[in-house]
Amino acid sequence: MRRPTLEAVAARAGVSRATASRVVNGQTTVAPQIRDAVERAIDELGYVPNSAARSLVTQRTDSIALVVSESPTRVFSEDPLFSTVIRSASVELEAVNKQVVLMLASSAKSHARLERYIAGGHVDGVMLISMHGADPLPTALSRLRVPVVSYGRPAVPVDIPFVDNDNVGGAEAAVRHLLSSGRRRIATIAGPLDMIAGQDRLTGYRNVLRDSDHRSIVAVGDFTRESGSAAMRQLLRDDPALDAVFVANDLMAVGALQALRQAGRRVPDDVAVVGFDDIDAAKYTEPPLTTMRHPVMEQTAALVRLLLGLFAGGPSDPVILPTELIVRESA
Amino acid sequence: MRRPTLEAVAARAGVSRATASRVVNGQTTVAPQIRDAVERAIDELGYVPNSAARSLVTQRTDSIALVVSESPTRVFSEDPLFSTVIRSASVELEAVNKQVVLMLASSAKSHARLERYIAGGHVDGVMLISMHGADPLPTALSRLRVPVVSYGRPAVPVDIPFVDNDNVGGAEAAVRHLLSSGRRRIATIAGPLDMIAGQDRLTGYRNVLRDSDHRSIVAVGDFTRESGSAAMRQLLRDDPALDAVFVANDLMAVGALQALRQAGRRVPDDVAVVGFDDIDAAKYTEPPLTTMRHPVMEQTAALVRLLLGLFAGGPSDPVILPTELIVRESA
DNA sequence: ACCTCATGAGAGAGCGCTCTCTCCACATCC
DNA sequence: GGATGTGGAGAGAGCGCTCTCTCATGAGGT
Repeated sequence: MRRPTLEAVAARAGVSRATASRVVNGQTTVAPQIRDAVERAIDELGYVPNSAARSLVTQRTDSIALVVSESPTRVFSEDPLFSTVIRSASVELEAVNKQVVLMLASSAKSHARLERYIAGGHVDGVMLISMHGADPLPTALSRLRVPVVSYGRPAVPVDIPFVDNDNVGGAEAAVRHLLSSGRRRIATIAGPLDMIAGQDRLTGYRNVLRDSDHRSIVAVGDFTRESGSAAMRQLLRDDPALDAVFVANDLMAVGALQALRQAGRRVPDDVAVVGFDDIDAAKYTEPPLTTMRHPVMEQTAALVRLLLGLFAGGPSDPVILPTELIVRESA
Repeated sequence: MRRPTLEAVAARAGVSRATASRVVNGQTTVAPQIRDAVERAIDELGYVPNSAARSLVTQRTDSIALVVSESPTRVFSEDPLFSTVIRSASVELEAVNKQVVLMLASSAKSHARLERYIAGGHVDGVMLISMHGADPLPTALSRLRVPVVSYGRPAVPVDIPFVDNDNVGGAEAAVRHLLSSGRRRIATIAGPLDMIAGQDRLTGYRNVLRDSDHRSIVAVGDFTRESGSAAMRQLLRDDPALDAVFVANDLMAVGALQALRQAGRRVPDDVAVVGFDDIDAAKYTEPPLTTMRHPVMEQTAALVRLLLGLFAGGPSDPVILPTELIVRESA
């Protein structure tokens, strides 16, 4: 009742195991009629190679760990980008015949488990989706002898190739858009400052305001809707006369819109709002949200290419992709 | 430069490979001082068992495939439930030391690949998250000799244990809520009828209206925001006097709210809206959405238990979990 | 004193595969 | 014609582990 082995295939085709193996692995040094015989045997028996046996000898596993690192206090996966990244990474990796092993790293316990697992050579490479800066994972993983790439620039200086979008430039474009539409008191709801995206988008905001001699008005959120609402209320208290707000991600922008509504401010008449990410929901807010789009699918595709490049021993320069202003009704 | 093997550990500890293996696998028939010696050797060498070698002999892989089956035309993973399910399934499985192998099944090509992979014994079991009824996957997988469980009742009658929520009962509760608040012309935006959740929620809606002698007014969407908007516009054309709508999921409800707004209807004054799922965004719509909550985390936990039960050769009765009405402002 | 029996440790087979090495048959060259 | 080369196939070693079987030791019983 066991699954057929290569031995069985070879016996049925009347060849040696080695020859059967050659056929399975697509080597060319097999005479056509022998190849046919083996392939027939494979079909008839329904043979599927045993990957454990194979990777025992090849020292490859053909699987890639997709490590999603959340800070203990913040569940990153509520973010809709989470599914997009996971999904498109899966698609890309499956296209090159790699398995995707999904690993969540939230607690210290899971970190230990993860490191053991990866050190154990269970995967050929690691794609790290780590978002908070205090994360010890990039450092830990870079010490292991496993190719690692990161979605998003690692917060700590560590020699891991990464793909990121131009957060600074995107934020600058967003704020310039607000300025050029005549807004003068432009606040921001920043992301968490222990995250690179949080830092960089705040930097972009500050750059533009500094250059144009405007005052910056900052509240800090943590990329959740909830915190967006709270930060917006805070801003309205701090500066009731503000006429625009750049929100560091769309999720918080949704919360901010709600807070503005509750405070009786009209968007965009009283206050203009620009978000960041262009999540699906941005089209459905009231009013629809103007936001900075970055190409998540292209980013993950680039990330996969980066990892495959690492396997091939190629170069590993970071990839920074541009963002695009999507103008809807909120600003 | 190779990773240390059990052989190396045994040599260093001055015991045989078999004894070292006993220690690694926590067998009790090892004298304490020998156990200590082996453990010390393991630490010093940084030994991690090679899983390929292990599963080659044990015929287990300790990994579980999480198969997400999307219909080619519809990207299920846009649904926020997607991430919640994936995430909590990961957490649950990691807690019992199983790896999660994520597999997307969208195209026919990926189906073939998937079947090969699973037939190849790469995983000990399969958790199927399949949402559309025409899916050949449940049938195909149930033929393989691999334990399979399903999130959501499979559309085709097939002997796979599953976990689902009480879609019919939930829909009934939603519609009764609308009735009891005095609504009389209650429409519904149904989910796609090739999905069980779509069918069942429509059934629940019809049950209540039939029993209370009200006319049913139905438009069909496909569980996306976009389709919710379109369906709502359709309903307003069909019956401009409707005063309530039960929407089969929150994503469509968000779209419906937008369409109502654009049509100048006030919610809930003119039209009451009840959704289904209680996604995160439901709290942030304008107005906040009344909806049916079902416990996604508990469902996935139950699903994992179901699969583990299958491994243990235990019973495999479907699990149906109740839903709960969350009253906000939209109805 | 002998036999029995638990206990703990080692020997060794084998899981299914890849891959190097070897070998054979036949064509090619001087 | 014998040496050389070449394409195609087989033999067999091992990848790192588990697990059964065997064996040595010593405690306990008669």
